[in-house]
Order: sequence, then structure tokens, then C-alpha cells
Amino acid sequence: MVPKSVSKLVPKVPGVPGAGRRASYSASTKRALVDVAEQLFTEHGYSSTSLDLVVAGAEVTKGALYHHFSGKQALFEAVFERVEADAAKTIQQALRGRKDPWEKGLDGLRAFLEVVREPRYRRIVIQDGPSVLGYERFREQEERSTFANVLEIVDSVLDAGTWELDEAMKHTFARIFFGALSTAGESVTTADDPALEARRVEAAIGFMLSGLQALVEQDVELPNAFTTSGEEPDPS
Amino acid sequence: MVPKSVSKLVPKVPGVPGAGRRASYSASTKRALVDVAEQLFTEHGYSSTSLDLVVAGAEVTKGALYHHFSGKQALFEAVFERVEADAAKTIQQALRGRKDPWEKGLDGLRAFLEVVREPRYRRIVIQDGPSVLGYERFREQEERSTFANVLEIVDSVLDAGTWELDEAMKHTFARIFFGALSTAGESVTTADDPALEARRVEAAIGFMLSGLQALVEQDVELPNAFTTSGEEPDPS
DNA sequence: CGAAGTACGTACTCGCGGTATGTGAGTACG
DNA sequence: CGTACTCACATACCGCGAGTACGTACTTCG
Repeated sequence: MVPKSVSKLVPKVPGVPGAGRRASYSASTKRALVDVAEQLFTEHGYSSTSLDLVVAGAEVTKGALYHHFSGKQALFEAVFERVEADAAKTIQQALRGRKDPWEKGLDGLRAFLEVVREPRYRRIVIQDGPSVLGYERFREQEERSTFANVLEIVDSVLDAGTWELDEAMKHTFARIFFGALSTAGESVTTADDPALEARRVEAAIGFMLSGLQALVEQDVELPNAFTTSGEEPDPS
Repeated sequence: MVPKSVSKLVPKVPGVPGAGRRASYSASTKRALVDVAEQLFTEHGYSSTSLDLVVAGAEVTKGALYHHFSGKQALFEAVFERVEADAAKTIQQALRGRKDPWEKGLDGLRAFLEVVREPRYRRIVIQDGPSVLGYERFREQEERSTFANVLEIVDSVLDAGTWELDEAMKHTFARIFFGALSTAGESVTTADDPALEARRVEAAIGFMLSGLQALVEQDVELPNAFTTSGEEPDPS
């Protein structure tokens, strides 16, 4: 049941002399812990993964774990950050080379949909992330990784128009779009026919984008009626 | 630790003191458990709330809890369902009387933003829900409460157009919109100035809606280019 | 009135996160 | 080159909390 050996890059057998640096041992131990933790967290979830299982998989003891991390949550955070960083990197690569904002948006969407379908991203980031880290920390982490990419896309798309939007408004737009993308990804993953649902999602998102695009090109004004937060105007 | 002088024979429902019905006791006990659990789950979160604390607050023992619920998760589920049901009811009330789809959408949005700002909804449904129930069960629960309202709104909005959309496509649309609304609500709640952010959100969502509306009124075709994973259509 | 069922209460187990402390290999320094 | 100090763990243990086994008073029904 317990994964016997995940990664043993450096011989940890005591008594073996040579050029084995202590810091090197330390780094590989830490990495092994994160590797195993990522695997187990993905497979069984956070709460159902015991630290005993993690340290057994990494072939160390709890002493080693608590030397490198302050506790279970800190270990999760390390795993979380790595998964998020990988996701952001994947999306980033899909974006480079694109110059047209709309193409960029669609490519970003597709890359995002791919990322969200990864089991580790679904389980660690989407499912357990908010609960374990708390919503505040969860958002902070998102802010400087995956969300940053979405913000960049939305930025470039909105800049194509002639409006003057302040940073806060762009940020709000991006957040809403980000939420739409997240659930869209989840929708794809959990669908009976993911490929078909992916096409639907692309149609829906692309449709919203084209709606935006139409407004941009027609230089439509921002609907101030929605911003007054008071009574709605007399329906015509 | 454990409440020593528990009110065993004290009727928990003021009323007929002579013929204390057993079923009445049972129902009130169960309700008390859910009430206290909702409060504690909201305040401290799921994992940080011990069952000892719950039963102490409800002035019963663990025996009573495990008589009514199969465990901690089942108790959470009961709380979750009630919070979701209340939320759905609130939104439903904001919608009744409205017949214009777009107005309905905006009113629904405002009601949703209100609901999402409730601490119990944020903590129990959004934050802890996916982790405790698992994403599958979480989605199933959403499906027949809050999301149903969003689906209804999106349905009526989309029906205003002349397209023929199948149920699956409408569902996809609704899900994406639902995701957008959720993060929008969170964006409002966690903002430095919630009122201001609420105006931004309404502007952004309303803007998307008006984008849709513009397309509907112009009877624009569905952008099939997005479904075939090709280039974007030539804007005219 | 007695038997069965219900609605709890009591006492206990055990897995698991966290801690206190020991220890031997590395490292700095004189 | 030896010694004092530190680092990177290992071992043993604690306490909390979820879940369980079982006892018991009250209710309902034949």
C-alpha cells in the first residue's frame, strides 16, 4: 500500500563517505517529501492523507518532516505552490508568440482547460485549496500565478477597446472571467463526454468573447445604468 | 467537559407540558444539533470544530448525535443543505414578479451577491463544501438548489434570442455564468470597499449581459468558428 | 402489563497531528 | 587535527478528537 521508494537521488545510507554534501542530502529529502505528498494528496485528499504515510513513502521519519516544514499545512502549501507554478508555466507557454488579443484569449482558454483537467490541480488547488489554506491565502496564491495569466489576457483584450478602464475594473473583469474559466474546466472534466463538453465550453466562452469584441469594435459605452446600484431605469 | 446536569426531561419545545411527545423531542434535538453545528462550522470551519463542542452547545451527548447522524460529515451535509436551501429561497424571492429576462438577470445577480456575502454561505458552501463533500457531491447539491435558479435565469435570457440551443448547451452556459457569479461575489466580499466593488461587479456582469443582449437583438449567429477550434470569424 | 423500539447517555478505543528530546554525521575554527 | 558546535534527522511520547459498544430510561403497542 505504501509507496516504497519514490526518488532516491542521493545515497542516504550513513557510513558512505565521499563527496556527499549535507545540504544536498537536505534538499533531496525535502523534495522527496513534497513529491510523495503531492502524490498522496492528489490520490486521497488532504485530510485522508496521514503524515505517517508521507514519511513512509519518502523513507524518512516525522522528525525529518517537521525539520523541513512547520506542520501538515505547511507541507500542503509547498505542494500547492508547486502545482500552481507548473500550471502557470503551462499556460504561459501556450501564450507566447501570440500577438492578437483574441487569439491569445482563445489559446489561453484551451491551455487553461487542459490544466484544470489534471487530477492534481483539481484535487489540490480547486478542491482542497480553499479549505486547507483558507480563502484568503488561497486567493493570494492564485493571484501571483494562474490568475496573473488570466489578468494579462483580459488586460490585452480590454485594451483593444477605446475605453479608459482603471486597474481595479480590469481586475474585477479578470476575476469574473477567471471564475468562469474555472467552472468551465470543471464542467469539461466531469462531463460524460469531455471532448464534446470542451467544444461547448469553447463555444460559450468564445461567444462571450465575441460579444465583448462586438462591443469593443462598436465602441459602445459602459452601461452606467448598472453602475449606479440604485433602482433600475424605467424599462422601455 | 461534558455537561453534567443535562436537561433530560425538560421539554425543549414550549407548549403542551402534559403530553410531551417523543417525536417532538427528537426533532428539536436534531434541529438543535444542526443549529449549533451551523454556527460553529461558520465560525471555526469544519476541521476545527470538534463534535464535543457541538454536542456541548446543543446540550446533548455524542450518543444523541450519532443517533441522528452517521458521523461528522453527515452532520455537515445537513447544515450544508439547509444553507443552500435558504440561499436558493432568497434568490427565488428576488426573482418572482419579474418577467423581463434581462431585468430578471440583474435582480438575480444582486440577490446572488447578497447571498454570497453571508459568512455561513462563504464558509460552509464555498470554502469547506468542496473539500468535505468532495467535488462530485458538492456539485450535485448545488445542482438542485442555487444553480437551478441561475439556470432558470440563463434559460429565459437565452430563449429571448432566436437561436435553437439544446439543453446541454444552455446548461454549459449556465454553469459558466454560475462560476462567474460565485467569484464575483467573493470579489465583492473580500474587497477593501465592498460597496464599490459591488458596483464594479454589476457593471462587469451587466456589461457581459448587454453584450449578449446586443448579439441577441442583432440575431447574430453562434460563432461556430469557436466550436471547430479554428480561427475567429471575420468581424463585420 | 410486558415486550419491543426509540432516543438518548457513558465509557472506551485508536488513529493521527504535534512535540520533546536524543544522536551521529558534517562543519568551522584554533 | 581535534574539538566544539550545528545541522539533519530519528525515537518516543502526548493529547485531542472521531467513532464505537453498550447500557438505560421513556414511549408505544398488543
